[in-house]
Amino acid sequence: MGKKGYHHGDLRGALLDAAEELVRERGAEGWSLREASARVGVSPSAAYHHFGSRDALVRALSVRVLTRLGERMAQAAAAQAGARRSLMSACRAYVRWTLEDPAVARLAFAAPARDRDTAIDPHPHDVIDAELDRLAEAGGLVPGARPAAEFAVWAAVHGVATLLADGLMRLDTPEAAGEQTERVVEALLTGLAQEPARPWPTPRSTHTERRTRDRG
Amino acid sequence: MGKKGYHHGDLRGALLDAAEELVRERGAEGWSLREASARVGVSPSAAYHHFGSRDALVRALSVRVLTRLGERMAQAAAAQAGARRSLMSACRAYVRWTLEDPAVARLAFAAPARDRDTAIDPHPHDVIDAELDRLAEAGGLVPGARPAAEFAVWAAVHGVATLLADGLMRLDTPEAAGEQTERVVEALLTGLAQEPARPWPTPRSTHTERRTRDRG
DNA sequence: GCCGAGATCTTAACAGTGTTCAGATGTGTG
DNA sequence: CACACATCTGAACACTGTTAAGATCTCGGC
Repeated sequence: MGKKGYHHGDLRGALLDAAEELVRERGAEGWSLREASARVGVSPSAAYHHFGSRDALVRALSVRVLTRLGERMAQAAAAQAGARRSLMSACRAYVRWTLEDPAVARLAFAAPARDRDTAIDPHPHDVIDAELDRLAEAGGLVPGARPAAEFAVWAAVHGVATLLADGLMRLDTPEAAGEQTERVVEALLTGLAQEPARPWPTPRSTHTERRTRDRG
Repeated sequence: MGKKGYHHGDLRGALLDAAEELVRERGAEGWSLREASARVGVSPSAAYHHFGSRDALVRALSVRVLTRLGERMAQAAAAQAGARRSLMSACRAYVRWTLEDPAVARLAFAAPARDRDTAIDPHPHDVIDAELDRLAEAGGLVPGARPAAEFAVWAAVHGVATLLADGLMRLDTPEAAGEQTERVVEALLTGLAQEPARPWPTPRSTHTERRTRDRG
């Protein structure tokens, strides 16, 4: 996986770099495998020794950037003191990222998830999940609201993020986006705490399903 | 726009039909303009007399399906009595649709929004907006929470929808999706009502911006 | 009734795409 | 040093979006 030491050194990584650059320059779809190969200075077929197809390249890129996002979120959460504050910080990081890099975010979100998410570690969803656990343990979230929060918070944050990434919703400043996100999540948590603790079907994210299956 | 009475009658509509069919069969991206033309029994270049490019076809298809979604939502809302019930019904319709037709929904959501949204009438976002107005007038929403609700509800509903459409989140039944959506929106509204009525930057959706600009 | 004008579609071609495969080229191991 | 093998190249395939020039049909005005 690291340096290969052969002809190029790390062609796999270089191709991912070139692809990411192209996505940033021309949008999630306005680039070709041939272009990425040419930019690295290599023939198109060379890429096929590292990725089975163009789609596999996209999937690998998606894994890389979503992992980075997960790391950023975890880091943002760790930098804050209280459980509630660190959850909010993670959510803000999610939204801020898609706003800073909308094309890359679009590619990452749109990439087919099948057998991809297990390779993403830490997965953004898991970070939110862990922060919700912390919040629940700290008493900042009534136990009845915990299962609902997992679904609701992720959906809300992802909703804000995709609306902004797709250009359907516009905000004046990136800071405003973070602030809006925080208010939405806050409202959600207080609202959930208020509700009667009905049984919640707890939908699971696909990557969680897969991860637990692989472990068991 | 209607029947042309020429060679084909309504080639534009037929191409949109074929494209939509192909999207449904092979996913949002697994089809070509040439395939759609061939399915209609027409040469590829014929399509270029009705759409300036493949992208224009996609955009037009997106307009068509999002308009249908808006109509479905408005209809679902109208079928319910109370303001809160009708809002929930509209939100459920949004999510149910993306679950029934995930590939088409993905295409519609991902299509570039530039100069497209004004042609969508009723726009899904406007339907939610109108329902929130009704709810506010009926006293089911404290006035201070109204501006925040517009952003928050749309984000939450769109978040649930895209998570499901992209296969990131799975639910056992379509009904479960509607139920989850309703609970999230409900929690959101009660949470917003609880919060102090801070000034809310009120981000505007891009299509609302454009529409008001065109009117003024 | 017909005849030109213009919309509508076709044929042919272009550059560029993802993908495959036989072979050239370098690399580390026995 | 030579062999095995990972790595990359060159050429080709079918297919894509797109354009230009020309054939074909439809309709309004004489």
